Amino acid sequence: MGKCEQCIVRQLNSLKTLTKDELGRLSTCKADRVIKKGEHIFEEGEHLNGVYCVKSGVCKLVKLSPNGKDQIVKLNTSGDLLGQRSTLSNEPANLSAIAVTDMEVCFIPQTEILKAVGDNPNFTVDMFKTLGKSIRESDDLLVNMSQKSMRERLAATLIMLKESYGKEKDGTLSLVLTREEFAGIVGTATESVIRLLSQFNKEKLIHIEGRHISIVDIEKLRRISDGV
Amino acid sequence: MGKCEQCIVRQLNSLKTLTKDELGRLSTCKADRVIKKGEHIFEEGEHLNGVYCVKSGVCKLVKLSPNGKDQIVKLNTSGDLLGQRSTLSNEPANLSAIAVTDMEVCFIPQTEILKAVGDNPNFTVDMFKTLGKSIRESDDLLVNMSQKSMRERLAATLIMLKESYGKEKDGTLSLVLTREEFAGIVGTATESVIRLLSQFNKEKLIHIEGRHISIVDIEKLRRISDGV
DNA sequence: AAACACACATGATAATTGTCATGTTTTTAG
DNA sequence: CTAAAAACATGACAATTATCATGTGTGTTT
Repeated sequence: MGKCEQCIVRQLNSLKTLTKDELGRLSTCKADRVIKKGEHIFEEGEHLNGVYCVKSGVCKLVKLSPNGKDQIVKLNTSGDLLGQRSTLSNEPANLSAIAVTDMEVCFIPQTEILKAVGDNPNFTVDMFKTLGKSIRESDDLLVNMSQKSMRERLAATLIMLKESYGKEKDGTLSLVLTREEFAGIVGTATESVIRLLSQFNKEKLIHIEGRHISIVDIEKLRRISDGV
Repeated sequence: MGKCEQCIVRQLNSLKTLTKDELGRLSTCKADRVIKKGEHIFEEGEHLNGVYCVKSGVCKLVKLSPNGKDQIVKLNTSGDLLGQRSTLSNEPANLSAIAVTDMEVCFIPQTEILKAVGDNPNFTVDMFKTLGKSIRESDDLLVNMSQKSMRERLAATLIMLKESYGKEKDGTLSLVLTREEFAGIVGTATESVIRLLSQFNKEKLIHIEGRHISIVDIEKLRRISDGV
């Protein structure tokens, strides 16, 4: 059970604005949790009563669909705070959070967050910025989803994976997703993703080795994603 | 130039949490503005330096596309605050706001908003709630856009228009949109909207008289929008 | 190591949606 | 009131995407 004061991850989110005293109190009341790939962190409709600070690993925020076509709204990783919206506006979660890789997270109770909002104007301002960023990203994503073709969206997704999560020594994308997860991100059927990926492979834009994909021609992918 | 203290619209948004003193100061520094149908209130990329409180009329928040296929992200009406996100996080607007009907709006400078955030915790909390609601709505919309068919989305849009803006004495929807605007909301080509609307008309779900549409069978529309 | 589940792959076909062309009607501006 | 512009409408066709069926690989569990 590490101390928040020494946690590097904190520098990546609004918690960086907290004072030493505030961090000290946080250290005593936070709860560490290890989550295995595939496990649910929380589910749609649940009252969270706090936020999860992601120390390591990646999770997906998903709207589960009765027909199995789950839509992935967002991927979260080290430094991200999960459940900010619900905690600040005191509403149930509207999305489920599921681990895509093994994860370590810290749970911070709602009371602490609300206290920080009351006491520390810097924290409040930073929260506004984070929420604002979230809205802007959602709007942009909405426009992309409704104006771009599958091919364009899949190209954009591959680029995003490279830029957000990087690649391994062998050149393959570090974040490994199933075809079904790709389908959940771009909002299509798994078969369509499979076809489009192997088409990209044939066009020498990417190289596929099972679930491990490396990007060969990122410039061309960028042009595709921009609809040129 | 009315006074904020007596403005009913204020009760509909975060300004309802302001004290008498704060409202008094607002009255002296706000700027009234009349906007004609089709006029731009602000544009993507612009620095707003404040929020617009909508007194009357309706506007659309749009992402303009070079090919003319503009995506309508949101409709705003009486009581809504435009530019909240940009003002609070001090970023340029990511969407353009265009009047769909004639409007009256009040411009409130950013300094006043930030002062209220610093002085009045109730205002801050309400702002968090509003931003949170905005994120939730964006996420829901995203899922709808990527999982529903055009037919389902158009049905949902018609229901939304009825529920949010009501109908005239003759039964037609109060908010009159062009087919192009419908297309911008559901994210499709204008021709597709025209075809789907006249199909709904044939199926006796709606009644079309030029731009004036009345809903005949809302239950059936609801079932369509739910994908049943 | 065998068996089982799951992910990946591909073909055939249907359904949906987009595009282009063209004509009519309605609105708006002078 | 009339001319021009914008919005509406429809047909024909192409492109995209979904669905269903079926088979192969891959990894996981016992």
